[in-house]
Amino acid sequence: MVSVRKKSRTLLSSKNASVTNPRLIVLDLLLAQSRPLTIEQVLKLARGKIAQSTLYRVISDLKEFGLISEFTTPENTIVVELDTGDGSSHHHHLFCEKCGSIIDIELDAHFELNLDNEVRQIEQNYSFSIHSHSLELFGMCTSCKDNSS
Amino acid sequence: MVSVRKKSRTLLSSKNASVTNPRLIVLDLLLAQSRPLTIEQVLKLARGKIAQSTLYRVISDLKEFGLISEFTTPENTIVVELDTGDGSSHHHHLFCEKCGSIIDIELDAHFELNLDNEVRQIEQNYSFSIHSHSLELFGMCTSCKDNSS
DNA sequence: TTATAATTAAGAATGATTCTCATTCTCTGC
DNA sequence: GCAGAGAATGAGAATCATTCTTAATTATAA
Repeated sequence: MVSVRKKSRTLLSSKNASVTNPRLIVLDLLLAQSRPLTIEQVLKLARGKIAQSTLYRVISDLKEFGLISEFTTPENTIVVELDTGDGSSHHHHLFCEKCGSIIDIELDAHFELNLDNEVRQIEQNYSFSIHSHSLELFGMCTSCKDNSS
Repeated sequence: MVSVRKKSRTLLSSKNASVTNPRLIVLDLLLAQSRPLTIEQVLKLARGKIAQSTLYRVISDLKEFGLISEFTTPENTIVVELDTGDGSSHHHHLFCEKCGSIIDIELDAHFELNLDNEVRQIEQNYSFSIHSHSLELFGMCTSCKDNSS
């Protein structure tokens, strides 16, 4: 088992990006937590080891390197997640509207084919070139369901 | 053909909301344009007839009345659109990544069934209660395609 | 028409994000 | 391993969108 830190170094090197502490810290966190994190969460988890202004710049750099990606929750909070490009990058999100947790999901392969066909159809109907899509699902997670009963 | 202004009045009355100028202006715009608009666009189209602070409050009021809904573009811009509740409210969005235009789309009914099944399946697999979903498509619109050739 | 309550406008306050620039660190070539 | 050049960082200032405050205006219902 390779250490998280070593993985982070490799990720940066593979993009010819210089290996600096703030970048390593952010990647380490995303690797260790293996879930999408908000800016606020990253900042808190970094425990003062990164300046806020640096965090914003590091995130934008890592995005440019193609190491992470960013999206927005229904509450308009920005969330970052690792984008390792190992094929697991095509996934979708499940949002708990009560506690705000976000879960990465995979669609059934057969359904993903259906979806591609529909996308092809929409390209025709609206004369648009579509290069990517995202399915977002909203609801309530198990623990929130349990606590509200 | 009923005038846009009259429709706006009816919408507000139907929610027992008081009928004021700023609210009418925003509804008029959304009715006339029949497309999602960003806050900035609404402000510009209102040509100084609404104070910026009022616009934010009006939007939040109209949302509470259930007359409009809000979502975020891939560039993290907030967009509002009419939510007339006539059944046409279930639709999805197509984003042009070049010019930023947004198009409402309907999915093929048959595919929408497939989608519902998949959602049911995901509820099982992740033990989540899902109550709504949204499919977002990203690409380039015709005019941007033409201009870039 | 008038009284009451709701709504508005303007600007001040807030909070998140971006910018600036002096200092520090990383990488390359020796 | 070390020096120099260029890249990256940290701290705080600046900016931008959004929210709040308050006095004045407007809508509603008697």
